[in-house]
Amino acid sequence: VPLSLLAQTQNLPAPALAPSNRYYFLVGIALETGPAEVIPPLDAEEEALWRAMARMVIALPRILETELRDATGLMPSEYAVLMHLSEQPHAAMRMSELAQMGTLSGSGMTRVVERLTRAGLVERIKCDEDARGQVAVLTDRGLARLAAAYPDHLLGVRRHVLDHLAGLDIKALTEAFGKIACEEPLPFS
Amino acid sequence: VPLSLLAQTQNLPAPALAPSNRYYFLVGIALETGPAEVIPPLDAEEEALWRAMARMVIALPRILETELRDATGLMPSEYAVLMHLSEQPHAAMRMSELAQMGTLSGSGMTRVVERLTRAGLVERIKCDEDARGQVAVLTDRGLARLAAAYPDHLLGVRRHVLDHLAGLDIKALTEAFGKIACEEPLPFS
DNA sequence: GAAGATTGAGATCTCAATCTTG
DNA sequence: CAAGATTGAGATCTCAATCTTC
Repeated sequence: VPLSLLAQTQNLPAPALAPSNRYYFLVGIALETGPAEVIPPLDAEEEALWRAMARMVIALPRILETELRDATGLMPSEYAVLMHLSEQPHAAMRMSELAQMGTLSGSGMTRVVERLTRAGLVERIKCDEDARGQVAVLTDRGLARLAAAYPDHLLGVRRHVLDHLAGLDIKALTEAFGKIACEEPLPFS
Repeated sequence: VPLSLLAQTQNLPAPALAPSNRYYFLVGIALETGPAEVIPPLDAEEEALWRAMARMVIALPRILETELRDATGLMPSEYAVLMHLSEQPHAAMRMSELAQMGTLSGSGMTRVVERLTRAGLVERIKCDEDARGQVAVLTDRGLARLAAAYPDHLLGVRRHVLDHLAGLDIKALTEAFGKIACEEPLPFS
């Protein structure tokens, strides 16, 4: 690793980089690295895009989670379960189906549904066809809770996301996001 | 809450929704809700966009984290610290500066830097100017570790993200992501 | 034996409280 | 007393092991 060691910042152990040697290991290639690169480094536009996107991907879930929690007392994973159930014909889903919606592992889903059951928003019943299975069913209170939370969430999605994407090619963007997320199965599953 | 209660799926307690009444509380408005809506619901294109984006925002960090961990043994938060340090003139930053980069809370940063220090990738030294402060400095081993991890990470970013965004308006997209992430300060800080 | 679901153990992260210094 | 940083407590989530049923 051919690196110039230089300026001590305080008055101590080997700092690693000279003031003028700036490295961009997340997005760009080190400016003064010697060895030939196999992977093409990012150009300036790509670097700016990825920096913005990396920040967005971290910030957005936090912003929405905080708002959702403050406004409704629900966690995103809980909201997602209620929502997915509400979209099913009988407001019912197997635990494994729920987990396969992609937001949670199997054991994580067990615990979320357990919380929701304790809160009376969901009921767990044995599956008729397969005695191994459990079916989660949305209760009236669960649906009411979802309906009450929905306007806040919709407002957040509009204000924080969609308003900023106005003017872009929505269909192309949708397709691109789909490829980023779906190309490979999620880590667990 | 004017909702038709219908079909029992198994043979049990009140399921909440009729098979034909599908609700979309994450992205669209319930199809058959009565009361006038204040917030405009999402149209079909917006709904598809948000569904894809919500999935992407969840999946992408997991994909990159899994790859990074398998390839290098580093967590994303650890990689971020090494990277941010490497980009500073003397490879040194105050704990609070590090935390303000947006990825972690103050206490979270304390713990990440503690891990990195134990691993010999970072050193913690007292701040000259302000005896309350701590300065984290990248070590040679830390820089070497970052340099070794970088190609894998770059490859992942290219393959999983940038390749799929080719053809879109990069500058507009960068600006949009910036607005989504930066508009308001992050939850903590 | 494999699949559906749950439980135990371990990791990471945030919030609130604490300690130290300006 | 405010700010920088750390520590204690609590929450959520994943992985691996377990239990039940096909």
